[in-house]
Amino acid sequence: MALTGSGRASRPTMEDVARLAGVSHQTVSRVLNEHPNVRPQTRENVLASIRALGYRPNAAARSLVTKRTNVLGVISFDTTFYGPASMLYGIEQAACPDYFVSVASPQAVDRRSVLDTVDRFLGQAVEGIIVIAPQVPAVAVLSEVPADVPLVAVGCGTRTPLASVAIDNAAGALAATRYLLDLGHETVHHVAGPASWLDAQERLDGWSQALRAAGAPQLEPLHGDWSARSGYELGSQLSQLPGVTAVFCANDQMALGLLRALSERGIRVPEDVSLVGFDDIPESAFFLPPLTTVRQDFGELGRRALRLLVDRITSHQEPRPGIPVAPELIVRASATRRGR
Amino acid sequence: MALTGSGRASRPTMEDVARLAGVSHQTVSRVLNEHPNVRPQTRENVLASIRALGYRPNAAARSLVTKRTNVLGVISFDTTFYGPASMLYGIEQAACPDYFVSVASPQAVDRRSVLDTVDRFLGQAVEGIIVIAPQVPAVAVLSEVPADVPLVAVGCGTRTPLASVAIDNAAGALAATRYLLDLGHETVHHVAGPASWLDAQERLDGWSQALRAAGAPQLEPLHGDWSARSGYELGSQLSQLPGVTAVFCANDQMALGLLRALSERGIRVPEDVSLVGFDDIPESAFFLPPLTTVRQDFGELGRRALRLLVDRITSHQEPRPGIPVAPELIVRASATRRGR
DNA sequence: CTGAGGGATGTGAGCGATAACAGCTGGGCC
DNA sequence: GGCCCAGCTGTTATCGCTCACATCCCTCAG
Repeated sequence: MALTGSGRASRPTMEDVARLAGVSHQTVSRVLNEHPNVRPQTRENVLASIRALGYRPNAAARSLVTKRTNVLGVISFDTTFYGPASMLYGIEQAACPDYFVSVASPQAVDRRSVLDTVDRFLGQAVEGIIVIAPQVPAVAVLSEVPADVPLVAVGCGTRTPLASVAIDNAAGALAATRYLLDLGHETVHHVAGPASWLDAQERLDGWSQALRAAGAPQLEPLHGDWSARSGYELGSQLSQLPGVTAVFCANDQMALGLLRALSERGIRVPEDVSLVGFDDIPESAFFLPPLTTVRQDFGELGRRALRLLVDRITSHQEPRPGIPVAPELIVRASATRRGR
Repeated sequence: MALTGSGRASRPTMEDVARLAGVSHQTVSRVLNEHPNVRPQTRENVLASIRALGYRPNAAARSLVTKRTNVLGVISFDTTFYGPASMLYGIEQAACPDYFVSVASPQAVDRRSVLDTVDRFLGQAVEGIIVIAPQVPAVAVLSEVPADVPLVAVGCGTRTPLASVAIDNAAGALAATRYLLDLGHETVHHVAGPASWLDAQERLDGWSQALRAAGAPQLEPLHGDWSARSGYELGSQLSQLPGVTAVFCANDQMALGLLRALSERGIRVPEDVSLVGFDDIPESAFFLPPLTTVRQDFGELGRRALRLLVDRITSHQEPRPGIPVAPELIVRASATRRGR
């Protein structure tokens, strides 16, 4: 492979290649675009000249005339979390080599920041945008984006009018809660995520639905902010309450915090309290005890989002209703039969 | 704010704006580029026409003539890990709004994949590239990239000839190890990262250096793969060894695995074994017990890398030797005085 | 009153590709 | 032998912008 410079110093142009190969620039263009009607010998000559000069087509010139950039934009709000990071990774994997992926993380989730970011992307002429937007306000704003901008939301719940890809949060939460109820627990407490997050809302709904279906006592959920710290704080509160035997946490990090809060007070998991998390981050199999949790495949979510977006771009399709990805309950040691 | 479509259907051009404003296209260009010599009244007219038509400059046409794209490329290998994800986030934060950030994750770290990715980026005419490349082979390959491509490596150790930004792994490891020795431990075992990773090598060196300096018995390190699982497996091995009282883990995930392995065998941390990790991931304060670890500020690393790259792009500077970022020892409960 | 000078604006060329069309070849068929 | 058509190649226009230069007009000094 011959890499050549970024070319501050006059990169060779198609014309240069043509001259060296003794053909016209158009023939070079044909070779590059794999046009059928080029004599094999000519094609070879051209390819040789391209290699000799280290020629690389100018993307700007090409997209000026084709009106295509092969760039997609991804808007995310905090890619340091495992979920968004994994989705981004999945998107990127699926995009390569057809598309480039440009990322942007607005500082805030307010209307202005989101629209500015979309605007920035449109200025760069991205062909489509994926928004990793689990927060309610972020999703709401997206309806203001003109309909002719191919747009897909991912991980934003299943109740949005947008083209979207999501996991079935409610089903996962329901399964987790029912699992605990089936183990003989009278009811299940819930440490929820922030109320402004769709995932949090849907998981809360699933939990509440499971309690209702089983005729179990309804409880007030506690709201954390997804962090282990908030799980720790809420765990301290929970541990004061009488009769807590089972807790469903809306994510694994909060479950970790809870684990520590309970442990500090001498409450054993799972002997005294059973605990189930959500996400199945890679670490949760190594918590003390290993965490029973609901696995969601973030990477797959990202890949699906990308496919959906590409479909919309290439076929100008209307958004098909996204089929929610079913999450899977991973049983480990952190939950057991009541009163074991 | 008026968002207008991506414009499959003929977007307005500079000429259209000019006609509406009753000026020439060049005057519109002047307004857009904030050229000083435009009459305020004219500028207002032009801006009004721009808004009225929802005009947005065509990035391809502009960069065709300016030879600038405002796009930077970031190559990373697995952005699902906390470290790379945080660096990417830092880079993106610092890049906005001057540059767009395009990401690519080669499937493998071999020579071919890396150079292909660089090539793809150059094809897109990125103005510079940041490589999040902690592995030895990835860094080695980068020397093959032509020198006129602005390139910065981040988190790739401090001993590379490339323009780079890195934390002082050795100093961090040394501090961690010395801390354990100062607590009265005779020697310190080490669970290292994969030998092919520069960070792993440097942390190992720091550890070994600390042992030497203290006249403590030298030991063979155990090599994991950064995952909690490998920490667990190596922890099982370690727990069979006699006389282990202190362990320094090359990252927090492996420390978590170790924690579980020891706990399963009834070995208490810190009473029986003291443990120190590396990275300070957000969860480590909530491990059981909370993990003493070496904090590195990944976000800051990313921001510095970006600044370095932009310096190189704008001033054509030769790479200055990157000043390593000093890591900080965060003392928590997982390590105590020997024989407490 | 005149001409130099500078601010405001317009004109034309060209960036490097693709697309549409035109032209040149050679083989098959009548 | 002539004609047609298909395969290959070249010519020209065009995408939407910036840059260099030309032009206009107004002010102010001599």
